[in-house]
Amino acid sequence: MASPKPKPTMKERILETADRLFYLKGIRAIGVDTIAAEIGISKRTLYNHFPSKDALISAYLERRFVPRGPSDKSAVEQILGVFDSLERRFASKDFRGCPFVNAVAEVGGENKAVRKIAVAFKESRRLWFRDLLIEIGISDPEGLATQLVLLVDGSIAQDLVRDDPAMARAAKQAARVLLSGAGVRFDDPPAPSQQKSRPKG
Amino acid sequence: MASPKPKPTMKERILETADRLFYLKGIRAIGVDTIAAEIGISKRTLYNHFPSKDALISAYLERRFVPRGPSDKSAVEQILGVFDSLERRFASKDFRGCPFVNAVAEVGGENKAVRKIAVAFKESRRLWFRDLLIEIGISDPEGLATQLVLLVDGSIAQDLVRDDPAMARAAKQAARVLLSGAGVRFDDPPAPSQQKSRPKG
DNA sequence: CGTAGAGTACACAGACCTGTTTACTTCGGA
DNA sequence: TCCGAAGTAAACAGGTCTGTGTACTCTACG
Repeated sequence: MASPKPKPTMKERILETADRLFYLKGIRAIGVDTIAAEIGISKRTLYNHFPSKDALISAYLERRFVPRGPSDKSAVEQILGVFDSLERRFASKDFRGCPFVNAVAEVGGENKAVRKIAVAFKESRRLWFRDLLIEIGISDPEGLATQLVLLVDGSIAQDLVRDDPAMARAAKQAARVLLSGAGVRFDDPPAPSQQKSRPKG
Repeated sequence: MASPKPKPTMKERILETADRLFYLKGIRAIGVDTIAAEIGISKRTLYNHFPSKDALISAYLERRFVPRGPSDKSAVEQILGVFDSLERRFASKDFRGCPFVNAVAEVGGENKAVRKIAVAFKESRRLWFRDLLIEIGISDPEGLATQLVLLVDGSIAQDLVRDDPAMARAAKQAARVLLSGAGVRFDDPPAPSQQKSRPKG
C-alpha cells in the first residue's frame, strides 16, 4: 500500500531524471544525450516519449506545478508555514532557486510555453495566499497576497545567490509585520513555547 | 564636455555588446562568435582582449556592479525611490530581471567567480539600505535592510515572469508598511488613494 | 621611410548539440 | 507460434560551441 507502483513508467523515469538534471545544472547545460545516458536508455527511446527537448522542458515544469492541497491548520499558520518550508529547503544542498524563475531566465526569451507555465504557477501561488487572506477577513487580500509572494520570491532569489537560509526567516518576520499591519493578531508568537491562545475579545 | 570620449575603446565596445546580448538573451544562449559578429570584429580580436568567455562573463558582471552614489534626498526618499526606479525599469521592454541572479541561475553551478560577484553585489545593496536605516535611526537596521532587499529581489523575479510593473508598486507599499512598523513617519503620503495616516499629532 | 601593433579573414580542432535513420533484439500475449 | 510494440546500438546530418593558428592588411608614429 505504501507503494502501489514499484515500477515507474519509462516516461516517468525520463521526467524524473530530466527534472533532477535540469533543475540542478540548468536547462541549457543539459542535453538530451546526458539525460538518456543517465537513465541508461537510448536517445531514440527518449524521443519516442517526447517529440522534442522543448516538450520535455514543458513537461518538466508542468510536473513541478503541483497545487497546494487543503490543510487543517489555521490560515495564518499556513501562510507563515510557507516560510518555514522555505527555510528547510534553503538548507538543502540541492536547492537551486525557483525552477520557474530559472527557466524563464534561461529560455523565457524564446520559449513562450515556459513563460506561460511560469506565469500560471506564480499566479496560483498568489491566489493561494489571497484565499487564505480572504478567509482571515482582512481588508485588501489581493494587495497583501502580492506582497507575500514578493517576500517568497525575494527570499528564494537571495538564497540562490547567498545560500543563506536566514533569508527565509527574514521573509517570515516581514510577513508577520505585514499581516500585523493588516490587523492580524498572532496567538502564537515566534518563540516555540506553547503559550495558550489569548481570547481575541 | 558632454562627451569627452567619443571614441570608446575596443575593450569597452566588446563589453557593451556582451552586456546587451548576455543580459537580453542569456549568457549560455550567446556565443563569442555572435558578440564578435555584432560588433563587426573577428573572433581573434575578441580573444586578444579577453582570454576566455568566462573572463568576459566576469567582466560583464563587474561592469554592471556600479555602486550607488550619494544623494541629496532624505534617507526615506532614497529608500522608497528604489521602488520607483524599479517600476520605471520594469516598464522597459529591455528589462529581463537581475543580471546577477540570472547569471547565478545559468552558470552559478560551475563558475565560482560569477557567484562571488553576485554575492558581493547583493551584499552591497543590503549595506546601502542598512546605512540609510542607521541614518534614520531605527532599531534593527540589519534586519530591516534584509527585508527590503527581499522586496526588491522579489519584485524583480515576479516582474521577470509576469512582466508587470505593478510588482514594484506592491513592493513599495510593503516597504512603507515595514518602515512604518519600525517607527518611520511619512511626511509625504503615497498616491491620491485615501490614506488613513492621521497627520502626526 | 619603415616598422610594430592592432585588427582581419578564414580555416581548423575537438567537442557538444538536437534530432533522424537503420538494423537488431527482446518479450508479452492473442 | 508469431506478431507487434518497445527498446537498443550506433551511426549520421547539420548545426553550434570555445578556442587556436596562420597569414594578410592597415595605420599611427618614430
